[in-house]
Amino acid sequence: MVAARTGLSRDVLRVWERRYGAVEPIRTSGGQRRYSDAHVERFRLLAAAIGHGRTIGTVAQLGTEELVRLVAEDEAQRSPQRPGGTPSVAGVLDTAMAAIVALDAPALDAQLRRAIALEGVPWFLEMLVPALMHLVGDRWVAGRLSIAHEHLASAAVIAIIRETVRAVPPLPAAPRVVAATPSGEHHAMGAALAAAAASLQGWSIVYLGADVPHADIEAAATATHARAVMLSITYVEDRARIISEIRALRGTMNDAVPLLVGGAGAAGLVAAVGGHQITLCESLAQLRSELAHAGSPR
Amino acid sequence: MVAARTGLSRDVLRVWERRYGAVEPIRTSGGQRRYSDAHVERFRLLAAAIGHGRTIGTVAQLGTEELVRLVAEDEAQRSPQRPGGTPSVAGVLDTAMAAIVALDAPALDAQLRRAIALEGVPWFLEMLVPALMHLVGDRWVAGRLSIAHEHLASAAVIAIIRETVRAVPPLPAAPRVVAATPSGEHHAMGAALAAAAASLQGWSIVYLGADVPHADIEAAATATHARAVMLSITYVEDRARIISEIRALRGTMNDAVPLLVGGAGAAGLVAAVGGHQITLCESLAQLRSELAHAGSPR
DNA sequence: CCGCATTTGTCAAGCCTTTGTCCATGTTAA
DNA sequence: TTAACATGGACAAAGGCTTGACAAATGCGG
Repeated sequence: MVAARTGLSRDVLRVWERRYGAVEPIRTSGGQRRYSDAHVERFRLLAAAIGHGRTIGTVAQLGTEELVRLVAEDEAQRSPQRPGGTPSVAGVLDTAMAAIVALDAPALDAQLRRAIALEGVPWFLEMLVPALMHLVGDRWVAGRLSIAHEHLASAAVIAIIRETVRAVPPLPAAPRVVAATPSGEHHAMGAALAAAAASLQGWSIVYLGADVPHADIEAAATATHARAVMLSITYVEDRARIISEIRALRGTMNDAVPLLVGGAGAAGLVAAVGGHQITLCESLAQLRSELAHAGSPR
Repeated sequence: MVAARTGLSRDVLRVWERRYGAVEPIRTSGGQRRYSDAHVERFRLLAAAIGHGRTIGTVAQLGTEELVRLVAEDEAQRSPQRPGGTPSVAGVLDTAMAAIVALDAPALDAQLRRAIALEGVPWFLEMLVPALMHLVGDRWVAGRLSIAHEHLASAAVIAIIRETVRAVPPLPAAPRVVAATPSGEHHAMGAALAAAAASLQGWSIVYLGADVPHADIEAAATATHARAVMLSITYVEDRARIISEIRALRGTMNDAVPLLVGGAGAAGLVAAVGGHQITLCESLAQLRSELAHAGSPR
């Protein structure tokens, strides 16, 4: 009795066959239908598709594989809330801050790893890390956290980001991108974030870290045939120096390679530097879009 | 019923077509509209554009590509809710299947790692893995994939899941849970999935793998003071044997420790085994809820 | 701020299509 | 023989189609 196994009535089974050719059951010598497991599976899929708002007329003729995909898609969209509980920035922030305050590096590491596993890297990069570092910065300004706390948090975040990048293998024939912070800028976080975002887009990353002289950045870009260079500027101590570093880098680098500059301190700088092939990226989203441009004309 | 898939009312769909020519659906011989995926996508874009403050009159006639750009721009300006674009099961499925068909293990591994990083582990466990294994199973039944393809896929998925579990450190003072497959059941995937789900809930995992005699499961549970035991039954070859294994395990194990049984083949078995402290878990969501119960009264 | 026109979402009425169910009659399996 | 199945036809409920109207929201000139 296939009806019981699919939740459909016998009549429906037969009328789907007669009217839409949805299945072709094997017949006994006497002419009776014998449904195989594949048939039953197909009926289940059809029933599921209808449950998701499709009509039998539109799905009956589809191949079984197409059906699988269709149903998977519908299911993915039906549950816009992610599986598995609370995707709350606030909750993670609280526990992470507690670990930072206690200077408990292993606990912080555990919390962040858990969060990244639950929510995915993009969420981590674009929602959690900015919120967390912002919070830490605020408390530091207010004198409620020492610079040690800030360094502990940065170190943990950067370590996790770097590790994540290494765990995501680049796509075959991936273009390379150099990520660094120019000489005079010691905050590596922005470069690590940019590297991770690029990595998720399929780029192969050449990560140089913080405080890199322009000549070395240029050398790395040339040696690796990089298709783009990303610079992160967080806090500008010596404005003139950074500007001259960027100018020098742009001047010596291959003109075809775009220079993408981002970070909290980048806004004013890029305008001051001027010149072609220098793009200000005000968000990771924009960085992604610029990378998509730079990477596509292979 | 496209309404449900786009969040727009039927009337709106039709009036946009009538008044602005926003789409041109294909008609059945009977004159009814049949919207393609492209149409649905377009409606989604239009809805998104309106959500960002545009009016239908200004966007209805735009080409789909322009719409994409427009919506992307609008979204970039607004603080992005969930960064990173569309979480599409279908896209990953396609590329992953291509790798499986080609028996290209490194490529499959890369694709899956990328997906898990982008979307998070819960999505991977509950949306992608079921859809992928389902698809593989279908093609195998249809004779278009060999058992080697199926093993390649399982091995890659299990390896990634196991690795992920190890990368998520358990919470301090986390209760332990044993994950295994009873003697006679060689498919480890279900146990790995369950282990990963438990791990994300903060449990400390004792993973024994597949085909474990009941005495050994009991010994592991006792030695580690496990707070719960999870069994996965995928495909039952020797029904009587599995039943006796589960009975024996339940009989020798500490009565206070719940036995959680899940997997495609578990449905009938649990009823047949009977007894207290044996719970059938029909989904990972239910498993999570049972675990939350078992873990809370610490 | 007010009156007026335009835009846009919703609703209604009458007719048509799709789809699940039922029936009458004959056939097969145990 | 009896229960289950097959076939083709019939039918009614659900839902779709079109045209037209209406009202809330928005924009504009005064």
